[in-house]
Amino acid sequence: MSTMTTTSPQGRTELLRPDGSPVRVLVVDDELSITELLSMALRYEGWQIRSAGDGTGALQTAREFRPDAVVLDMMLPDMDGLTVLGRLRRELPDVPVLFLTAKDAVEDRIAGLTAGGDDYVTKPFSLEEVVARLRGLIRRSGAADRRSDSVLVVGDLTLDEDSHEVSRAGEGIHLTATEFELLRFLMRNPRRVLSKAQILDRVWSYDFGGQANVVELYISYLRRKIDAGREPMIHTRRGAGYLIKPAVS
Amino acid sequence: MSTMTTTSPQGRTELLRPDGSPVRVLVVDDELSITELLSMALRYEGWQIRSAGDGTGALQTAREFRPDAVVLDMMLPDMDGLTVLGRLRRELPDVPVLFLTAKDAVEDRIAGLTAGGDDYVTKPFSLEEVVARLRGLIRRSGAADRRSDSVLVVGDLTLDEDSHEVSRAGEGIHLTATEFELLRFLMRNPRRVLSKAQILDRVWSYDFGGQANVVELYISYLRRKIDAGREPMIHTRRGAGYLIKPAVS
DNA sequence: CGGCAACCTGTGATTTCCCTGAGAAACGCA
DNA sequence: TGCGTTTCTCAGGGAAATCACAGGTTGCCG
Repeated sequence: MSTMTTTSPQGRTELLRPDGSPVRVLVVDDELSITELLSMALRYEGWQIRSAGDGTGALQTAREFRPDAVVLDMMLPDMDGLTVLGRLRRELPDVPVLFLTAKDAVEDRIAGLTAGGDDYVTKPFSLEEVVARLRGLIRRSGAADRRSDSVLVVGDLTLDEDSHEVSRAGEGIHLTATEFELLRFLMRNPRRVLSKAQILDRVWSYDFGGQANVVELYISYLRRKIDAGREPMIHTRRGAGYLIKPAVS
Repeated sequence: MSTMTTTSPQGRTELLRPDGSPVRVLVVDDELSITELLSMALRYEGWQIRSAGDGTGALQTAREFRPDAVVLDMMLPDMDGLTVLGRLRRELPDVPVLFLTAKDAVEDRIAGLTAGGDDYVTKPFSLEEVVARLRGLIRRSGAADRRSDSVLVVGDLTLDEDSHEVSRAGEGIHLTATEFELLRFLMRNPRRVLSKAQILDRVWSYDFGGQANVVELYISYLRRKIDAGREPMIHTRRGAGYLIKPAVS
């Protein structure tokens, strides 16, 4: 299954299948709150979503829904994640799978699985992370030359989603994991005011219960690394949120 | 559900469904004064409104009314806002929801809500804010390429609701939150006299108890930023109110 | 032309929101 | 285990926004 991308007026790119229909994703998890959260977020990406609560349901849905990617929790009530994966593969040999695992799961079992081009995230995850990895999987499973989209550009600032490299005006910048995800979210929505609540919901894990001012703190970190001594690209809209835009404008 | 826009003779744009019928919005709040206030304001937008006072009523009404958007108070007598949301989602998976929350409500109760494209406003709100956010939700839930109407234009003055950017004759202008909302209200009603009472009811929170001359004050601020040294666009109709119109005409 | 009502705007008090330093806790890696 | 890095809390400082107040200005009417 190959994919293409289109760009909306705002510069936000969306994944589409070759025939122009939306990408299809199957979400499998036994916790209803998780499937709902993921379904909501992925639908907002413009994708078509189905969900299942156990292995049997997953296989059944997969057969008739024919998804382009699957999000699969390793812990299911009726069968082991590996069993589901095996049977899924018999039905849909080429569909990439994004595994959801508990943080303390045996890492090497997962590591073996991802060798086939699949990927995984640990619970609790951030939606940015899930969406980014899914986009990566879908892109790579399709036309190979689509890799170039993995680079986001705003003004003289670039961010590579594959290599995690960030540079401004050609100069490389080192970011921590959280800084990177925050910047990616901003750059995927350039010239658009994003509220602190939106940023928190998207960049931080769904179980984060801390102070909302972490967002301010990380914006401050980003500014120090990206805007330091240069024309600022990250702007505060007091009472509304933050936005990023090219320096010149 | 996709939507389209038309422009009325007054230059006022309205949201419509593809078949030309008005947008439908369900308002859910246990305080009658709030549902009445909102119903009145939203009907004035040309939308079709139903309201409910509790979760049970909301679900019942939603089933037969099939709204395009829902305004939902988090505090309901019979069930928790999140419970209502869950059941609502099972009935109408794609309907966007605008939550009403108390200002001092624990932040984590709204965590995750904006991730799916939903949004929220805190009580006490201004009607401009509710209407603007609802329009945004409805626009985005429909055809994705409808984003471009987020820009209001009157003469050489433009206001972008997404980026919160305002410019006159190409020159960027910085506005505070209140100035922005006031200008948006004026620009959404060009060439139309708006009384101070109307402006106060619309742009300021419904519990505002201050002096009515804040409107004069903020009009004065706006003039300083928008009309300064140029042909004025904001005009006073003594004894009646204010209006905005293109400079030339 | 005088007087009044409506409107404009300078000043400053108060509040709200945002930024950032310091340090504690958690994490990751050798 | 130990050490450097990263994440996050807390709190103080500071800037911006909001608004009340009051004196000045404008336009209207008799």
